Amino acid sequence: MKKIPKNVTMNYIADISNVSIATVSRVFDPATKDKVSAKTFKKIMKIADELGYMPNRTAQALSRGGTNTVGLILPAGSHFSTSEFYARVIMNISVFLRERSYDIKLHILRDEEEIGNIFALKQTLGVDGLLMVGIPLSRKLLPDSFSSFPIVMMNSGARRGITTVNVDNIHGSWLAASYFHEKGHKKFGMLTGPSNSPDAKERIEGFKQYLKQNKLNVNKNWFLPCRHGEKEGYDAGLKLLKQRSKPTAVFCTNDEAAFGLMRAAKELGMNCPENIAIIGFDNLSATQYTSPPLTTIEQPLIDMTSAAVDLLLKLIKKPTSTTHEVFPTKIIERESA
Amino acid sequence: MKKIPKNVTMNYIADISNVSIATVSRVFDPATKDKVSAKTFKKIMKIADELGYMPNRTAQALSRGGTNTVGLILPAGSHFSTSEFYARVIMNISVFLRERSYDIKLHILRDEEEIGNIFALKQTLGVDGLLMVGIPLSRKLLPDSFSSFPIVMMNSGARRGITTVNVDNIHGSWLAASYFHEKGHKKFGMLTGPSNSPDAKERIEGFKQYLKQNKLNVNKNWFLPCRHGEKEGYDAGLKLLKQRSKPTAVFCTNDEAAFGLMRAAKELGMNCPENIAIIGFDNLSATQYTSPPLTTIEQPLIDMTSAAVDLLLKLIKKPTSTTHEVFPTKIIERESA
DNA sequence: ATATTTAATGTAAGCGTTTACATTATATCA
DNA sequence: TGATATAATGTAAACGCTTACATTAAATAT
Repeated sequence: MKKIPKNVTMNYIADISNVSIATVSRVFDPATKDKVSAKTFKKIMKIADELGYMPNRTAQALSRGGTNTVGLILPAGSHFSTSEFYARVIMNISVFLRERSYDIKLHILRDEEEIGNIFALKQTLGVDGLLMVGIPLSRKLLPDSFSSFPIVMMNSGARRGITTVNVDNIHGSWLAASYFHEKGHKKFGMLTGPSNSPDAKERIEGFKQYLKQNKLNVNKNWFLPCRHGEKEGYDAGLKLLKQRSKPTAVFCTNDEAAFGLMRAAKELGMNCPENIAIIGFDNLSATQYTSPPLTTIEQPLIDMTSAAVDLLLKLIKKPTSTTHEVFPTKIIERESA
Repeated sequence: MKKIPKNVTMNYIADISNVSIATVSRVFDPATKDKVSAKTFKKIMKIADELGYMPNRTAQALSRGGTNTVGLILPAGSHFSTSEFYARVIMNISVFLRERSYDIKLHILRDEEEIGNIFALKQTLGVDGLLMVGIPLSRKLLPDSFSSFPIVMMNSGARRGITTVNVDNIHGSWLAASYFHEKGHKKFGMLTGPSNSPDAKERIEGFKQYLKQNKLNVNKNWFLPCRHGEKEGYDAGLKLLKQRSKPTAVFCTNDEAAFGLMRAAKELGMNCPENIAIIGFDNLSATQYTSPPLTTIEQPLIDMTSAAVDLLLKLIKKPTSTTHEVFPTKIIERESA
């Protein structure tokens, strides 16, 4: 009688079952399980069950040359911890990846963190590909050639040589601006978001673009940066609205900043939307519950995450040329503007 | 001249450097790098750098018999997607684990999902241990023996044989109840949370315990379940407050439900805290920004996650006996009660 | 019954590391 | 200087799988 090894291995199962290790291997691979006779299959399965055997994923990965795992890279920052946006991203990615039997290795990229380059990141993480969301990718992170590097970046702006998935930020802010405009506003302001956010940059651009094309005034004093949190929106809002001359319509690069702005306005005795019209971005669930409920620009997160996952897995399977997908925004009309 | 293999491997580096693979291996292991002469070290490093070589993590894992990765298991449900609570958990775990050079494999456990047992989960995930947060663990998920199974459960109630980390829910609700009591309230209600949440269960228990011990009335009609979201809190709140006879003080098993309750109260023309006092649980950042700001029970999340990580890694290193850590709560007094 | 397919199983060489142990070069000492 | 301790490097066997290829058993055809 063989003694049970500390780790039950495929080899051991093979021994006990009186078959070769190859046969056992076949039993556990969905793609080859029908290559073994029903009788043998059952015999092996029974024994494996009894011993609680399951194939070792690391060994499989080494042998197959792939981990079936992708790295999900998210930005840290106070923003992350409070944001429903990233929670939704995680959720979506999780279900799409699971459907394709891939796992997620989560890596929160600290602001101060200096990764050598994204290739190194992929290596140290030991994953088949990288899905980066909302990461402002600096020049030094780019390896010389991406040709066959499985990586897709979401909400990080478009960049040559990398497959990207983005919202149409320009159009989104255009929607906001024209909405304000149609309501008769003349004085436009913005909470412009954090300076390193690719999304925020485009949103500013789109908003200003509309104003300029319609010969509307762009007052620098009414464009204030602020990080993407309630507190930050509040602080910036206070600063913005305490000026003698102030805007009557302000667009925020995300909903949380807009929440803060609303609070600031309320505190200064201003009514929304009578004295100040506000539009946010993201359509977080809380937008329904503020008073007044927040008008906002929605990005089709589900479609976007689904596309991102698809593209990444395609890239992992075979290096194709890079693509840039841009998804449309929609204005969700509520009562703040 | 050797031709470059498609994957640069340690062997190839060794070849080029005219040293054995063992020496290269030593160079890349912090624990053994000083066993190689400075000269050789530099030579190898130079070549490795030029070729962009990094050790293959999968091979290391197989050889070392450990992946340096832990599985972080989180519950899905509409709750997750909006909750700052889990975002904070993820953040904290991420930093603590990184400090110890461990990676995170994230697995969102869908409600309907039937995992065979947690051992299988660990196997299929290919991790060294499991950190489960807020998972109501049903009987069938438990393997026969945990003795040497590296798993810690956080916010999932205490259970024999498993290392757990929890808040002192009983004491937390006690704090809430006595706070109400001292303010002179006589009519107590509760939004009791989702029925399968271990935390929620204890919070109900603690609250009722206080009432009973102080001979205060427990009116079943004022204890309503609701899932942990704003919407759910609002719905339950409406139902609760539309009754002819209603409570003047209600405790919610989490902040988001409390937010919903506040909105419901406002909508019914009730003033908080004059007509209705409300206390939440978790101390989410948004509690500062509601009007009035929400009084709530705080759990020391940082300490808890830190402890959870410590315990898990200890368990991974060597199977010790299981522990149960319980962390104190604190009442954050604001203006809603 | 024999030849020929086809199905089922087995053999053994990887996959890219780590590491105990063996060997060789270098430093230390009498 | 030769013996001996020490530092540096090398050899080769794991780690637990997959898979191309070889072999054997069973099924079908003649």
